[in-house]
Amino acid sequence: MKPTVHDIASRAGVSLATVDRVLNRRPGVSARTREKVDQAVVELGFVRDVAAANLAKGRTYPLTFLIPSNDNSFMRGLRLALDEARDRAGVERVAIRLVDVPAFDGPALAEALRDAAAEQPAGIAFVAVDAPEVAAAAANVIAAGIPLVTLVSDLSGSQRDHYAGIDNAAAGRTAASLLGRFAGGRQGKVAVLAGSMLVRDHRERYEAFASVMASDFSHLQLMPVLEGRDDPDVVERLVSEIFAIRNNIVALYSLGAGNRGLIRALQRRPEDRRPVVVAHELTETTRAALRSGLIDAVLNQDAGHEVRSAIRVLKAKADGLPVVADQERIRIDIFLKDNLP
Amino acid sequence: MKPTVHDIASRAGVSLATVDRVLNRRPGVSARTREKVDQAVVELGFVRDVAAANLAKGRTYPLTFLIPSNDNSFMRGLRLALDEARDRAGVERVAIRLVDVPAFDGPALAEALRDAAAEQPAGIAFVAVDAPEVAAAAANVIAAGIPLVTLVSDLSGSQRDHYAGIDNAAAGRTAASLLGRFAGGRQGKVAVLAGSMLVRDHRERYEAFASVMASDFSHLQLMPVLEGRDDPDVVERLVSEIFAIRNNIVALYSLGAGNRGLIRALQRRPEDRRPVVVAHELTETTRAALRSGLIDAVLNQDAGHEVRSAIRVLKAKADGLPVVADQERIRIDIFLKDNLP
DNA sequence: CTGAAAGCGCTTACAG
DNA sequence: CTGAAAGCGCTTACAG
Repeated sequence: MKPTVHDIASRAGVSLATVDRVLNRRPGVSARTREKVDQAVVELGFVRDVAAANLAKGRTYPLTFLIPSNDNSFMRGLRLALDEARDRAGVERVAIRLVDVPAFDGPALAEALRDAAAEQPAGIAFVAVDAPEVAAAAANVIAAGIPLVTLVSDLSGSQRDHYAGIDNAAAGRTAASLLGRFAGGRQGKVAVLAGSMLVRDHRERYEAFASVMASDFSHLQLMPVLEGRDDPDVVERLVSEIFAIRNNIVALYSLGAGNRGLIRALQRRPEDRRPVVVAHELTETTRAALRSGLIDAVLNQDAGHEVRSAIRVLKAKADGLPVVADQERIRIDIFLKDNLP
Repeated sequence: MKPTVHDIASRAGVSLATVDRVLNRRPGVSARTREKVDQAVVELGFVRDVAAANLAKGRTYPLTFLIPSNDNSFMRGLRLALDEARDRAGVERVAIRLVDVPAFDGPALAEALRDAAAEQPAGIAFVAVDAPEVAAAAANVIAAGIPLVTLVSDLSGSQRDHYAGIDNAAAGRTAASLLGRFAGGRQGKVAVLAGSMLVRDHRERYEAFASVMASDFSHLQLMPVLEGRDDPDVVERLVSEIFAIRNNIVALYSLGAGNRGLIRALQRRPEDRRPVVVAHELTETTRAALRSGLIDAVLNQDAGHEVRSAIRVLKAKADGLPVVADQERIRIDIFLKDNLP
């Protein structure tokens, strides 16, 4: 049988309360008693039943998530993932509060962070805009002792406890390798479509992409970045314009959102002049485009994984427990038409 | 506050025992009482605290895993994942027993299944060999009411409750697309290296690979499969031989294990005559080969995910709970040198 | 068919 | 510095 606190207590000749104090490293126990208990723990190979402990503590974790009110498929997926997490919230004793914030808006995000912190939740997760006022607000959250995790897009500097998102530089490199190799020996130009160079994830993807392009595929020329603000209509216009003036675009990397607009522009392009395309996030739009061959590969981050990871990390931080970094690493999924789930 | 069984009891005007009977659909409750309780549950929005229930039940789940004693990196990874699962076993109330069985050996596996079932565990997981005697043994396990899950490689027919592994046909298709596109316009032959056509995962990968090759890349000719028994030395010999007699091998798909042998053979090949290579499973060997450019892509199944999924499913089946198929789908990871974790 | 009481493994006031 | 007792939300004999 697995040993319990009762076994430890009788083995060490102390009461349950004392065992509990030693187990949880609470003060007010003599060195001698502490030793006896520690020894019993080792001898019996005791491991705490976390579920029972949580039950007894009646502990809950009110967590606040700040999500951009941007209406694209990815953010909708993120909200869905949060809803699902909320469903399991009972079991895990977390209570999730979702707060909408305007997209790409540093000052608004900073204010939302301050408001969230004022309610003293057990932890806060937010999609960062990489701006000084946000960094300042984040620093205050940390200073107030509230665990803070960035989600999807990170904040420069160290003003957060953890980042729950993909390695965006790796994503950019992967996109470059796929596009470069898929393009075969063809010569020509490479178009890049981003949401905004103000968010760090887009900037990181771009820089890594450009670097691999320059080093491994120097026969292809990178064009200036188009910023589509993750808005399908803006994206459609930008891509159509560039298609109109350039006939030798052999590859296109869409590193942000708004791919509905991209697809429309691609569809109007004669088939033999369509570029090889890599885009981000598996949505209904990109899935259909993969199937039909308009897009060649999709790099995806699993919003569900990110949300669950953020929750696990915030709980761990709230409890002062260590985080297993390896386990919390968010993978970049690569989808071709052949391995669609 | 979240409602508890106490709230239900007082609302319905019955005792805790009766609430419990209704909640768990146990017999011996009058229709009238049942209704009162059900109504209270709905009105208060009660959801059961599973952790507390498990604590009270003192329920544990003794699970048996049958793993081939094959000494390759993937199986070692699987064992590691099982060890980790064992570490968390306390919290999840599962007790994992690991049984070694000879690799690629139907009769031995069938016997091991019978032996495992005789001990009446809460569930059994095994890496299937797709043979009639195994199917028969599996059918007996199911008939005995013991939940049964195949791991990594599946069993034909329906003699199991669930399969915790990747879609091997999708893996084969993906490999074909990557190799075909990475090969660019080059003409030549494609070599395929398998462990054994007796295991279903290898067969499925091969068939799907061949099918996409034929339809999308008909300018490349598929050579007969080499069976390396997942053994590095056999693999090295086979690949070296084929390299010696063929100079126009432009692509190679290694769909089984034993890649250390493949790497050795590739290293001896002059650089300008090395094929494009896709292999399975991210190990130290394949990781290094990706880095150095000897391998172009690695398709990976996460042994940790598979083990955790198998455990979740077996527990759910043991409790008669439904399985969320979507959540238990095992992804095919694609790694290039650019997105190595 | 129904209920009172004890217990799962841990924690928490409270008293000393 | 230490311990006895009650309680977290649920389940389980046992008695009626």
